[in-house]
Amino acid sequence: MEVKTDRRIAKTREAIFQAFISLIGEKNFESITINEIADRANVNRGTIYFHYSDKYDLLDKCMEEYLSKMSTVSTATGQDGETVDLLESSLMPIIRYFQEHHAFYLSMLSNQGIPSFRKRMLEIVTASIATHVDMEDQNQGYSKELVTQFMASAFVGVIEWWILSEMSQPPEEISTQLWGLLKRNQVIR
Amino acid sequence: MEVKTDRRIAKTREAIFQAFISLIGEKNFESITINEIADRANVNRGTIYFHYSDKYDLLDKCMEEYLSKMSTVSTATGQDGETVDLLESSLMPIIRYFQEHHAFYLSMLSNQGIPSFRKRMLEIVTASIATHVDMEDQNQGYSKELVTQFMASAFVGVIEWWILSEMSQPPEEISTQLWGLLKRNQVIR
DNA sequence: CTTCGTTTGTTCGATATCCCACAAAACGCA
DNA sequence: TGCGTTTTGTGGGATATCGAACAAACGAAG
Repeated sequence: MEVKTDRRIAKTREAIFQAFISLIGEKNFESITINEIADRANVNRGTIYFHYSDKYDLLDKCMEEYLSKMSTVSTATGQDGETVDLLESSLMPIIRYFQEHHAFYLSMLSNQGIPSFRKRMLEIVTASIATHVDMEDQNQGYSKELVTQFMASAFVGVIEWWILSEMSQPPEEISTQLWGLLKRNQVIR
Repeated sequence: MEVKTDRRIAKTREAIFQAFISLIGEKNFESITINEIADRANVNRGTIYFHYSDKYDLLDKCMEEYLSKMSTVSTATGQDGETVDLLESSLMPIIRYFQEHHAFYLSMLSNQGIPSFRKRMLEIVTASIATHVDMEDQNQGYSKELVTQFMASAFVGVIEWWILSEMSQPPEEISTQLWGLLKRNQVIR
């Protein structure tokens, strides 16, 4: 059913995103101009307006693009058409995803980054964790909403810390340790 | 006077060139298909035919593009509009050019490369050297054509050897040594 | 406050690239 | 040799991107 997007659109959007992200890594968001983005993306200025109404819209679309990739990277589609939850075995896929796009997340989460991004990211992680958390056993007697907030904040916090520290620890270690902590708290498995 | 080429054309040509060059570095030229080039360049197959009649034409245009850049890299335009011959001071610009595009020259000059490329490159270098060689003093009594062929072959040979040996020597050394040899033979200065 | 350069949206017509489809040619293989 | 598959050119219609121009809003400097 899904109509594949025109090749030109995909290429242009990618170029604009990359230009935008690299600029965010260099200077304050407010001081970035559409002209700069167009120059660096090697795209006509009008083309940007063809896709986005202004730079705030571009920022929104950019955030949603990456965050939606983030939330789908842990679920694959089996050959039977069923969606498989990779979180049942390992955190490596999503950790690798963060590693692969660390430039983006670093820009968005750094001091001069976008405060609303962390908020949006937390929302999405919270929604995902809410579907995973198991309220039996140790979690009995706790508020599910509170437990979910607790775990989501912890998860995002660790990711943020890892990214901001230039991924000083190997992804495998992050994955296994996070996995252990989440399992211990009945978020997964 | 020069009309600037459309942004789309420049981007597409560059993408096609890069895809083509990387393929040449991997497999025999004859076994490369237009489909492969289009796929890797992320460009519609018809777009390639819009620019080139077939893959031989593409090869020609690609060669000419790089070789013309090679022959102009040593001449800059001063603010008075005069063309300045950089060869009067150093070989570094052209050596750096080869270093920058070594992937291309490696592909073209390697065993599985394009034999006609070396021939074409030699022609252009020969023409350039013919305008520089000084037939006075030691070169008196020699055939100018023979001296030119001698020097051009030597120059191309050194570049070829340097590229094929993965640029094992630093560019500065290549530049100064070549410079010394050419000067000693009254090709420059 | 005024001036001047820059940025912003928006419009227009031109065109490069898109996708799709087709027939002929070339190819790989039994 | 024959036969299915892939590649090659080529065409038509749709559309994304182009360059250029414009007026309005903005910002910095005098």
